[in-house]
Amino acid sequence: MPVRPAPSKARPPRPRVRKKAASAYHHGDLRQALVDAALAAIAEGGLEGLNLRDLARRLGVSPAAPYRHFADKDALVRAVAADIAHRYAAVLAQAAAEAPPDPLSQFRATGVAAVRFAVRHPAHFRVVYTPGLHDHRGDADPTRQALTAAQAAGVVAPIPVDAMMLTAQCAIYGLSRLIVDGQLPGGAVTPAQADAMTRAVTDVLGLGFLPR
Amino acid sequence: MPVRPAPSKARPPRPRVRKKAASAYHHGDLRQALVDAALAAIAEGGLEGLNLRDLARRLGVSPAAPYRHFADKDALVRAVAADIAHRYAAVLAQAAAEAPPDPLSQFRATGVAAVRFAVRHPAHFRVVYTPGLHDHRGDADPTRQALTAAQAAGVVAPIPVDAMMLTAQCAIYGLSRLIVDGQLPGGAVTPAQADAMTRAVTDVLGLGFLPR
DNA sequence: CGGTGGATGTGAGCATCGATTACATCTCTA
DNA sequence: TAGAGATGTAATCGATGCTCACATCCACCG
Repeated sequence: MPVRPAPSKARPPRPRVRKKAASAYHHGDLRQALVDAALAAIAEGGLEGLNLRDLARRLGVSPAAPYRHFADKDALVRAVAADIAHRYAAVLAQAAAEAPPDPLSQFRATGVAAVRFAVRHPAHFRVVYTPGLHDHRGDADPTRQALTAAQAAGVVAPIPVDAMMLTAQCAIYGLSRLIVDGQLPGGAVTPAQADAMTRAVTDVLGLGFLPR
Repeated sequence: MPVRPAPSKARPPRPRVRKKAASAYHHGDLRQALVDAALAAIAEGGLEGLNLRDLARRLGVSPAAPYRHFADKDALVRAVAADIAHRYAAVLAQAAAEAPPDPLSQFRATGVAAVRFAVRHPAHFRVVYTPGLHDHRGDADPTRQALTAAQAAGVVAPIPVDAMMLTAQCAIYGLSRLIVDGQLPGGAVTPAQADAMTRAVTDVLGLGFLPR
């Protein structure tokens, strides 16, 4: 019964009081509004809890309206996933840019940034790594190049770069996921705890990376 | 229409030709059959693709029948998750039992076993680590004790045990998830490739763990 | 040996959700 | 200013989770 008051409403001139959008169409910009609403809904209830009817309801629009902008639910999800992936990549890039250029600093900075993102936006983090929504092959190429150079200079142990990259990636991703999925002792993880754990992990990795 | 031939069947003496179960009730053991069928269905279509009606259909039973054995779908999922977690734990335990008792061998053996399980049963692996279905806090206590002992004997670097445990756990879990979620270059991962990657990761970790 | 009760399964049905279709309405532009 | 295309609506379908009243079957007890 919370669907709609009455199926036969005399239909007044349509109380569309949407915000901005000077040249507003019917809604303003339903497509972007849907993406934003989906972003919020995912943050609250996860990707599984997302449903188009609720989104439409929140935006004061009929359940069929979203289909004017997205072929189906999956298309919306993909758009939202792309949006999230973009933000995630930006966060990592900025962290790398602000850190010293040596490989170990880069590793640690991007690792800390990744884990922080996971702690702050768990549901969004999960979306970024949901199979089929995004490809992460070759994400860390800059770090790889820096690492190869450092190895040539003897600053880093002569282990295969592939192995080092893989290990670092696995450790950081594993830590993020363990936090996001609540599989670590102590239940919920505070940002400070997350930082400490990231530091511990990167320290141990660093020991393996240093020349002996 | 593949549900049932006709809604008004004269109902012959009920063609229940179920397998074993000498003192068979109506079905035999619908509860266990549901768990088994769910196991198979999850392996095929993942946890999201699981639905009770299909399970009932496969077992030749009405859609309401499962509710005689499980309060709701979630209860079934929890039972299946417990079953999977049990198998997973058994695999890890056996791998540890068959490996040499030193901490590094134990790490590698359980790591290899975990990654192999992930490669072989990706959907089941995902279920094991689905939030809310199972708790993994304190899973690796035996390894922790071995590690502490080894450290006292000077076989392992004097890094905080917590940090080493965490790093190893993160790396192995991260590798498993990256494989399961198809986020590694080259798409699908063969068991041989998985073993090689696990070896690479544990090697790098081992370097960090060895005393200098 | 027969009846009774609890466990098990059925059939019908409700609500929600994704998706499609025919139709209405609005905005822009020629 | 009138048509065309973009945008939104109403109605509806099929799948799914879940509930309820009823049927059926087995075990046990007098």
